[in-house]
Amino acid sequence: MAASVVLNGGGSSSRISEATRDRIITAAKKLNYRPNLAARALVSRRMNTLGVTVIFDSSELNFFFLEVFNGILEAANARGQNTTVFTMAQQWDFDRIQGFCDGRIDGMILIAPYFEAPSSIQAPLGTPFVTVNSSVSIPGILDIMSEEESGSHEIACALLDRGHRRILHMMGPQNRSGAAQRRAGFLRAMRTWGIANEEILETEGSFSTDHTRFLFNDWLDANRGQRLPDAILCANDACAIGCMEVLNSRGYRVPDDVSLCGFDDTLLAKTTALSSVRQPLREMGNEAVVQLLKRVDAELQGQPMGTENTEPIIFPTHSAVRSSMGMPAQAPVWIR
Amino acid sequence: MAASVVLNGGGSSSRISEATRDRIITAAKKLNYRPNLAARALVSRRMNTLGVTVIFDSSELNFFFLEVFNGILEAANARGQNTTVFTMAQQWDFDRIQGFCDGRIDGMILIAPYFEAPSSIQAPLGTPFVTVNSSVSIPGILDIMSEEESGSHEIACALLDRGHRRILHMMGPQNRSGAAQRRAGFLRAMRTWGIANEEILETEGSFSTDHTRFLFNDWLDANRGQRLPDAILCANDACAIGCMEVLNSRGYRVPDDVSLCGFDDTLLAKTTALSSVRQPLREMGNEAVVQLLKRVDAELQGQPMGTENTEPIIFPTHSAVRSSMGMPAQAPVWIR
DNA sequence: CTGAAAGCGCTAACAA
DNA sequence: TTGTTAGCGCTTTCAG
Repeated sequence: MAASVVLNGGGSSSRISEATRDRIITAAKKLNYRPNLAARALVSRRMNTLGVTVIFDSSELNFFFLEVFNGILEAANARGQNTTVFTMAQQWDFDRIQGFCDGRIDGMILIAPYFEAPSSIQAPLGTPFVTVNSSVSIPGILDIMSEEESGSHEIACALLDRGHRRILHMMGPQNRSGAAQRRAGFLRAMRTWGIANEEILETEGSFSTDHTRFLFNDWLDANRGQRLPDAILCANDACAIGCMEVLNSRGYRVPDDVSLCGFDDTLLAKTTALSSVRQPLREMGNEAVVQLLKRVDAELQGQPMGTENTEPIIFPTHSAVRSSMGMPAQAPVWIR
Repeated sequence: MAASVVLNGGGSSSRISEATRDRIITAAKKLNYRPNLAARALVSRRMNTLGVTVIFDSSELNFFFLEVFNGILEAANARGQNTTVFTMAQQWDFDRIQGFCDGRIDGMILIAPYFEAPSSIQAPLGTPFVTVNSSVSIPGILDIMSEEESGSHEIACALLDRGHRRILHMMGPQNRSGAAQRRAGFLRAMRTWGIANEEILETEGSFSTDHTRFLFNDWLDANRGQRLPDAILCANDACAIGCMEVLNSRGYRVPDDVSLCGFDDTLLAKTTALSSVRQPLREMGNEAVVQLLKRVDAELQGQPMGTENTEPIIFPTHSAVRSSMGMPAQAPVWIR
């Protein structure tokens, strides 16, 4: 029918006469016509929908994800794209992700995916992928990341600058995106300042507030009678909040007795005056959309530029020093 | 093809012989076959995708939405449904929302929609709708809400119980979902306790932290020389955070000089020890999915039960009193 | 048990 | 300027 042209297509508008055009439009209105996207997608091979896959731990709101997602929504919306969310329950399963590429999305963004063996996975054909803060670089897939190592280094130096020496790093899970980089930045700062290896304090932390609360309590119990660290550098903001709660409940004051730093500079950090390292998560979400659409368009025009040009895009980080960072305590504080 | 049956269809598995079945499966594997959802949806009229529409103010992370969305994701995922997010820039436009119902989703959830004239809008045919905290009841559409009026009443009573009398209500935008109910609950509590009308303090607030900061500063300036209220009851948590920042910056202490309450009991309230009223947002998100799918299934079986049975589902609220609520100040505190 | 054929709603190429 | 036709990838019905 000519109906297609007038109702949907951007086709040459001059093709149809005014008379029929009107006739069609009124008929459509009377019939309450709505174009069917599934049908259109079937032929045009374009859904105008982007996929986002994320590990979804339903127990706790994930600020990191939410902030990136906000950026994605913003950019996608501005370009007339929709966003559909796919969730993985516990761990990343590339096969399942590939199963999502069944014509309902034009491209996929993976948020902080963790894969052990980069060689075992391969970018699927036909559907472009982009990752944000991926644990490994995957052949053919562009990663968007930030300078986590140097951000961690920067905030550790801020602590050292103020005279802190006994700094405890509550490490994130070392197999998770970024945690290893944050640790590396911390260690580099400590070494630069000539802190002896045996003076460096590290313990297993977590990206979750609840879990950290548990782990940090244990650590304090295990170190009873020792001196409290001058400062604690946490895997992320949620972790820092957990530490803060434990410190408060044991009667220690932040920052008088101990300074505290988080990572990610989520809203949590701003509202609790927590020092943190800012990753421009929203901007990274924006960029993910921009890059992905570039690939989608290229793919559609038959130039699969997907596999080339996968140099990671790296955003800068900045430390935000707030009142949770003070000077070292004058008199020694003990763990009781 | 018989291929369809063995690869996709839940069709009778006995229909195809082992031999051909194997032959098809290996062929599919070699060809890297993936079923195309758009095509399948075209015939089955089922996308297994739910839509969520929300007003998206990109400037500030919306905790209310995020918590509901988390609930939606959780429930949808558990039922093999995907979720695609549609955003409205500034205000609700029902025509645009109807445009989203083009075969790409099976049903739609509207989060805190605001419509002036309920009569002017009509549930679209074919695509079931459910709203969460809608401003008005829309014929044919089920709303999921919570007892905001009584929650507000409850926390106001908690303040009055402790001896607070001069309570300021920072009202939310009265045209927005819930804000009017919160105000009504506050007023009912004040009247029940016999507070004279002219003693009741109310001023325009906002659901946004930034905007509240601005408005509250103005209010304080306008009331310089008067007594500071005993307590402030805010439109939501974000609003309360704004007030807290202003109070801190002016040298007032919470709760010694003034008690402070929020609404929604988001993570923000928990981490800042802010008293608040808990709406079970996550559960409400769950329920939205459950109800919506019920309607989708009914619709598919040709029993459009959408227009009947639209009694709203109302969740209970509970006040959470934390350290931001104290006793009234002993000596009068003045606004300076 | 298997193959052929029709059709979901749309677009695109071509013929009238 | 219009109408016709084929086909996107799939499911379903009906013959073989």
